[in-house]
Amino acid sequence: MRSHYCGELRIDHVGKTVTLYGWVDRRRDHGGVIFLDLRDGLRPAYSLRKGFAHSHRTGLIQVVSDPERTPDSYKQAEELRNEYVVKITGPVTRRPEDSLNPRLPTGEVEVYAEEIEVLSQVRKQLPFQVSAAEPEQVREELRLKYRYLDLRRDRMSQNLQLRHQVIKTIRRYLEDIHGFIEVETPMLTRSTPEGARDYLVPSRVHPNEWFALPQSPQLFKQLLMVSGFDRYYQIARCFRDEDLRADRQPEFTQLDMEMSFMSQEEILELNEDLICHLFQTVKGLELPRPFPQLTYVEAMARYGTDKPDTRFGLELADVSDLVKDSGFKVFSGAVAAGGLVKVLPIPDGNAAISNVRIKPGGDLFQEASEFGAKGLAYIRVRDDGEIDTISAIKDNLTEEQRAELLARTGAQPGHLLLFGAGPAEVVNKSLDRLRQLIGHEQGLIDSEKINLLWVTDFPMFEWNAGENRLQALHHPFTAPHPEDMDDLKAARAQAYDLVYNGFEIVSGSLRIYQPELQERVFEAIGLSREEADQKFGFLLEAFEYGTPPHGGLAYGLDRLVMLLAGEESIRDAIAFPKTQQARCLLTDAPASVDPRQLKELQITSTHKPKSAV
RNA sequence: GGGACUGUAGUUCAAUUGGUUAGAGCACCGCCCUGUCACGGCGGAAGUUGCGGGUUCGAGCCCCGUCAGUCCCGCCA
Repeated sequence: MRSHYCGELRIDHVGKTVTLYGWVDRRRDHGGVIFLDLRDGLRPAYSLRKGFAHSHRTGLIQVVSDPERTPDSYKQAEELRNEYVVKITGPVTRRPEDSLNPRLPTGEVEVYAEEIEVLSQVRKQLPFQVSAAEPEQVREELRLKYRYLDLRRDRMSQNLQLRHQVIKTIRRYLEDIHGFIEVETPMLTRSTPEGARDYLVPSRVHPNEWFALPQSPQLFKQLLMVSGFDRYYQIARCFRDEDLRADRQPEFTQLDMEMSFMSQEEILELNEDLICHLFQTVKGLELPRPFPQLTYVEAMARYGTDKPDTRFGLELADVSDLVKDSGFKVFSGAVAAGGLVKVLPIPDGNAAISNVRIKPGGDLFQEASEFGAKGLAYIRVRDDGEIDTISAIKDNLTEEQRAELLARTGAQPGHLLLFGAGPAEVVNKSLDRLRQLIGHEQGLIDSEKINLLWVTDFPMFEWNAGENRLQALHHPFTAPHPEDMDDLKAARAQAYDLVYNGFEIVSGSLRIYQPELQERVFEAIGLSREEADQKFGFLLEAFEYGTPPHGGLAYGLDRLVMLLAGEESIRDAIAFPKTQQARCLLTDAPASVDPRQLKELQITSTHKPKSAV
């Protein structure tokens, strides 16, 4: 309401009578956004600040008074400033030129109110300062508890508006340009094994039976392909009962898409176009096309991760073959055991990375060791070209090997080479972490830069050491690469991710649509016919009625909005997020319920909830 | 499940090596000023230092436990 009336008030309103609804600002603690200008006690005046007059969200009308005209008006203004939501009716006049403050942008239009009606009141002391002018870093705990006030702040308000623009743009693009239709899929559905933990919902009608909230609409959208809706999308709420991170909420929103009769390249092309259209519309930015594509193998080799931040270099170099026969057992042993030796080359001319940080007890060592790294061997290339290194490398690598090392890692004077040696996973994870830390620390990342790339050809399966079996990396309906049909267990998948500045924002795949192939995949992950039927029988049966080749993907919408807004937490892209302990501080959920509710559900509570202790 | 950091007035922060009555800005309250727009001036109130225990002559500070928030590992097909 405030934006509608205040945003319209411009010069061309002069001489007209308008009605404004708005928040009265508390003057100092900006609980609201409108200053009342109570210059004349009987006919208060309202001035709009220029900067806000065109703002989508706010108009500012401030309270002042004119004792020459009405001695009591100051008093009135003081009283009014303790009120809150108001309705103001009056004619608009132009503000005298000489009253404009030369230092600050000032409104040129005033409203002389004929009537002010106070619609509701506000508490005098707000829990924290809401002022947009001087944003203080308020404890997140408080922001979340009083989220409705937090959302009044410009930053959060803009984030939510951006989110709205993103969704609106997506809808228009998919529906109007490409003929997608949105279909809603159930929130109360069946628990599907594999993947994340489900949020469960008890059924009152069927005691001891449970619905699950969807982790994604995956199975339903594939069923829609069988139904012939060959271009489906949904802005879909999804739920995963796993621990939270800065970029992970238990309840989140996906842009979910599925298409029939489209190749992987066509799907990527369409989504690339959607992304570009989105950046153009909401950010006014033209992205370079086509987006780079990296295979999974290449991404792992060069960056040690399947979601590399390629805004900066610091690419890894694999030197396993070079050191596999070296006398340095850490290197040769790692290779002999099937592992890797990789190097992270760092330009470190001013030696910001001291040996202390690399050695046990140092922060970089600590980071690497969290992923299982046992140590960080290093080589420094001094400015004169000489080499500083640990004696194990000095003693065990020949002159030629060292020269080759430097050549292969592109090392120049001033470079520091950090070595990771061990199982591939340990080496890649620890060097990936160090690469990111150092990239940030050395200011190699241009915060204006936007980097989007596709990662393709993911492996079909990964080894689950805990359960001693293969499991689907993406999900068990992902189609294997046509060239890899002979050895499914080592096959690549027709799966793809879109990575935005090191964040996975889109993930998708082509799906299996032939029952025979599906059976082979189940076999590969050790899922028996009976188990498969029990878990996915409805899907497998549906596929017997004529399934078009299909594929799709899902966007992490909150994450996308977070990145577009330049935020570092997904919570700042969500109106009412959960804390890291998965609680809602505003409503204090989850909470215990009335025993009668449990009785109705035939659930016996055995644990006392923490909140009740 | 594990690691790290944080918790002091409504709020954002400070408080020397463990030492007197725990301070400041903003907000709040009172008075003054009024074309101001982060208004200004004078004055005031405001604290179980998250909570519980311990060490000590003495604890905001040290130790143990606990609660809450944040970041990370595990986890997230």
